[in-house]
Amino acid sequence: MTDISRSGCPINLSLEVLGDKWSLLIIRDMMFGNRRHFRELLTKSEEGISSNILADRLKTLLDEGIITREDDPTHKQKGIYSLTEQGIELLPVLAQMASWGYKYLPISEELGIRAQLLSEGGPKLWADFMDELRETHLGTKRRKRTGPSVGERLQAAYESIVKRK
Amino acid sequence: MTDISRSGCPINLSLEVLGDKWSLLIIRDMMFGNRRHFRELLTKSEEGISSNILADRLKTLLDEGIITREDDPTHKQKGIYSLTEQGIELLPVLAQMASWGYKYLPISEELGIRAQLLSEGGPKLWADFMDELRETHLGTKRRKRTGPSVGERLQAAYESIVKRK
DNA sequence: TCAAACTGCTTGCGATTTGCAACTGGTTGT
DNA sequence: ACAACCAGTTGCAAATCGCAAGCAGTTTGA
Repeated sequence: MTDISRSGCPINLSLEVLGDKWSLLIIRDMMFGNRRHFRELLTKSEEGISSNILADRLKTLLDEGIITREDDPTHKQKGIYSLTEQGIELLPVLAQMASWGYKYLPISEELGIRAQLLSEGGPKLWADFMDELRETHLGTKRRKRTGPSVGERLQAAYESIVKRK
Repeated sequence: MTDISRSGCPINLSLEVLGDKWSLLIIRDMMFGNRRHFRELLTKSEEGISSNILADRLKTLLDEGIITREDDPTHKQKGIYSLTEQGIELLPVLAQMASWGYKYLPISEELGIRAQLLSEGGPKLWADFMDELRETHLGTKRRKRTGPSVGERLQAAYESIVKRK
């Protein structure tokens, strides 16, 4: 990858890491689709990333400290990818991007419902979801639960539309 | 550009428009640096975009309805680029990206101060700044002013650090 | 008045990146 | 034993990127 940076501007530096067509989609799938294995990320995403690109992006996300990788104890060949705190804190970026796309681009109904909930929920909902991600990705102790989790609500909303069709 | 989209996901569609290393930097310069002419965008940015790439990106941003272009009445050859409402509403995306970069990447002090103010100011400050952008880019009527504008405050903070050095 | 500088781009071309397809070496389930 | 599955790797063609130079028209300054 590129070692030399074009400027010290935070937006530029962020773009040097995330400014391509795939990196944020991989993070999206890890966050919202709970995809943690290479194969899951490869085949269960809408857009169809190719394996060499996926391998390359996972490597740079590892290098940047946005994700980690560890061996799956139940399967010698599987690796489990997890978001770091740094990766989890990309949620607001994704949420704003989703809101903007939801408002201005020709999104499909079933894939837009998550954006709508995320947008309407605002920072409070994001914070709840980030706490849930810390539980599943960082192994943070589970807090008291009141009702369904944000992740479950996002998933339920998605399925309610898919089934209706 | 690519006409066929990979999926109807709002994050994916946003990335198909903005997911490269330059588009958001151009918008950043229009927003925070008030660069409105081709040459300004070409030469007065930190990162040094090349002219063919700039021309190409401006064209797609025009096609996407994120910016507009009109002739400069004071100079027959100059064009003036402006942000549309759709473009102005990318501010939260940039702000979140700047906050994340500010927190996790090795930014330079003078370029980080804007990110810090933007991050600390939160959605309230963003809304004020977006109103100012509507004034300068959309010609919206100027509202009552109480103290310096957000744009002026961002600029003053930047210069206070540059001069100190 | 006339040359120099500046305007928004465009063109040519080599270097890099992308993306498809096939393949590898190993593991797991039946 | 054998098929299916695992995380990637490799080869190669096509697309994109980015530097440098060029262009036609406009404005500026002596």
